[in-house]
Amino acid sequence: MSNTQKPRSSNFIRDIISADIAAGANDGRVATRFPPEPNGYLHIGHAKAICIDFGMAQEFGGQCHLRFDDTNPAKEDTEYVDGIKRDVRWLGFDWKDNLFFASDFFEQMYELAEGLIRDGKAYVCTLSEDEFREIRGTVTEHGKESPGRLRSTAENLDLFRKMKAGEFDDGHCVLRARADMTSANMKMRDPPLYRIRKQTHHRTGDKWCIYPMYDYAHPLEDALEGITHSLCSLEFQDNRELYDWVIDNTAVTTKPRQYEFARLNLTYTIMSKRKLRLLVENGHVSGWDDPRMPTLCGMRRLGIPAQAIRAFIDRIGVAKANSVVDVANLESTIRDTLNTQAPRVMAILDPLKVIVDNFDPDETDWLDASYWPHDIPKEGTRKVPFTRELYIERSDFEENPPKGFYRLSPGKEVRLRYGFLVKCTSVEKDDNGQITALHVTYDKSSRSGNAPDGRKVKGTIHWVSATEGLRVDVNLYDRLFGVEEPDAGGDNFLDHLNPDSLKRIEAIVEPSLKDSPPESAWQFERNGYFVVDNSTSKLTFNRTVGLKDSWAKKSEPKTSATPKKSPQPKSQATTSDSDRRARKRKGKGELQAALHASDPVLASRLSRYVEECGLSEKDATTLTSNRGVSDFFEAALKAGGSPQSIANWVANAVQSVAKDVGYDALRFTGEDVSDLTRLIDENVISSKGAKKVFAVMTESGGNPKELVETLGLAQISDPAAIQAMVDDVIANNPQQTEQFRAGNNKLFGFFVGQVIRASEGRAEPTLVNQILRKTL
RNA sequence: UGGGGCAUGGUGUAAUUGGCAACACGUCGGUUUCUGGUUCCGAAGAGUCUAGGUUCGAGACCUAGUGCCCCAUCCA
Repeated sequence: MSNTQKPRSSNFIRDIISADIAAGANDGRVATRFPPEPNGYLHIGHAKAICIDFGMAQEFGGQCHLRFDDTNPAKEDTEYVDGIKRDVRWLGFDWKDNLFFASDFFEQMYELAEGLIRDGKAYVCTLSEDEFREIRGTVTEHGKESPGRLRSTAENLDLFRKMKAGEFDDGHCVLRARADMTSANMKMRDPPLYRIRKQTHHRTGDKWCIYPMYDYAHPLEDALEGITHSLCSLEFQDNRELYDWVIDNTAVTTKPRQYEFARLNLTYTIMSKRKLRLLVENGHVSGWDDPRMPTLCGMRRLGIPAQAIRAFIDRIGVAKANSVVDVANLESTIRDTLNTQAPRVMAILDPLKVIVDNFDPDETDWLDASYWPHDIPKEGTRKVPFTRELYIERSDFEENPPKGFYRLSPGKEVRLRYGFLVKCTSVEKDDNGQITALHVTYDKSSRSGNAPDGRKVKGTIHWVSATEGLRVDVNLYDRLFGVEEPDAGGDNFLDHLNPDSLKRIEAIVEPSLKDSPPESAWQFERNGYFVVDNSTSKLTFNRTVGLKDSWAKKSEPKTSATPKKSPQPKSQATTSDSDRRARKRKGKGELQAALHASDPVLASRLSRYVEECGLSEKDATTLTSNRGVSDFFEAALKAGGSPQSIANWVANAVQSVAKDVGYDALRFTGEDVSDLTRLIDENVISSKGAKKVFAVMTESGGNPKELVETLGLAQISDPAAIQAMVDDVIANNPQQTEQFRAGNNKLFGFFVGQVIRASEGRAEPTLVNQILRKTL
């Protein structure tokens, strides 16, 4: 799998893992996990997670565990466990012997919880749900502490053991983490770790009556299994702080890390488990495996190859932005993989009878027909029977052909694929003027498709013998919803159901298809890809996806089957909306004004910076936005140098690193920055060189002047030396040089970059620009 | 009102970590073809949410703003 890798584009998770390996984290080991709760069926959204979890492990020579997160006995069932295993396997992934259940760890989790209590990190809270909700606070107000926090360790331990022993009813009490009721992160406000649930668990039976919560169980499962990278979706970002809390405060020895990526959304599709369930329960579909469902078992019945799903997931990438992928993308990968995998056969979905007047009614001519077109390097043929009465597709005949129509019409000739050239001689109609049959004559000498006289026939159409053809059921599936984002409007998604998402028809197919096995995929030529349904004994074909049809697009562009998205202004709020927000929000600007009003020191510095140092009001405001920057700037100023230069460096570079570590933890002082700016202003180093020096100062501190020495970063301002580098770069990049001279001015930046890189950042940029412009 | 995230062609992702905004889907041409499929070639389409700033050079760094998503289940 790895040697066929195309130069694949990167993603942040891949970057993190390879950086970890490079740094020797976890001894270079990579372990991931796919952790479904066994309470429903897997859908294409899970396929993304599966491909990422298993794919990353595979790519880095690690392992991916399949783990059932069964911490809530009320919802879970073994039925789902089997379905999920089957689907993951079908998708093409193997967890080897790494099959786990959260319930495998209940005993250890319990022990660790007792440890937490002993360490004073957890307590039993007997507040009712409503009472706790009351004191928990809101997103904007701190919470208050539960009286349970005051209980002694011994008492907590005793209560917890009683919980375990079943001495309390459901909901009587709960074990909580002693975290932080004042945290801005609601997840950290003493979250429950264990609750009482007197229910039979699908694996542990009645052994337990307390069950761990997700936020407690999940990190422990990861740690206990030795997971290194715990990948999940975006909505768990707030939970990460708690995840780390659990890892740090329990006696586990490994430290798994959680990373979050965006879920998959698809146009014309809903992904919510709840809503999918509703479709099943209300009978809008036949079940979880209805081929219109985005479930893996549904997609499998629709005939989508697992390989196509994997290719699709690979194609859409991994990122943190919420987005909606166009299903056309999926359809493209389906056609792409089926193109080389599905043998070609002929089937008529909407029959129109054709009588070959000059063909012997008693004869059957068995013609050779290849299963594969010329461009697919596969062998194999079958025989198709040619008889006097045939069917062709109704849409392949036009009595009054529009321009560009090169199928059959009166007096015109077409090729019957793998058969003969035929010419339409007359049309039969019923009383309503409906065409009931066509009469044609065939050119006996054109057997297998070409006329000996070499005349060209543009049109080729497919056909099936009326007498030898097989009548089969065909399900013509279309997208379940008629709008791009059925999920957008909350619960009215049922209003958007596409009434034509399933058309059940009888079709006539060539007899070779008689014994085609369930799940075998075929291309019905000029129609689409079809799969033999695996749920009925009668031969039934499901349409997986149609072929691209550029004729349909050309001939009736207005009634296109795929509605176009109405161009919508992207994220434009209404004026009233933004007005309201503007009024409500107290911007940082206002907050700063308030700060200056309450801190006279900052206020006076601000005016001094403007008046004495000549800084812009904006710069001055930035440099007095808090005591941290301001004190730092003061110190730098005191050490001397150009106030504007220092201001620029403090406001940009210094602020950038201080944002991460804080002003107290900086490895350099204001004086150092003052020195650094002086080196720049005196042309000792280039600004690029200064950035290098600054990077080292940030990392390990040090005096700028000495660093310039030791790093050898003194600026090169000797025109001759720069000229040499310029000549070198031009010589080494003949192609770019040619392009630039041909007028691609954008390449100038490329050349500057090359020269500066060649000088390791030491060349004086203005000089480089001058010389480069002249030389080029 | 607090916190956590996100913002690049119509859509989904990239961008050597500050140096030619690229790839795929879709769209439109042409080519190939016994499938109006496939193949191949080509084109159009964004100057990176806005406004300032730093820099020789900003999609990337700084400041301020805007928009969207997530968080107050004893669900996961």
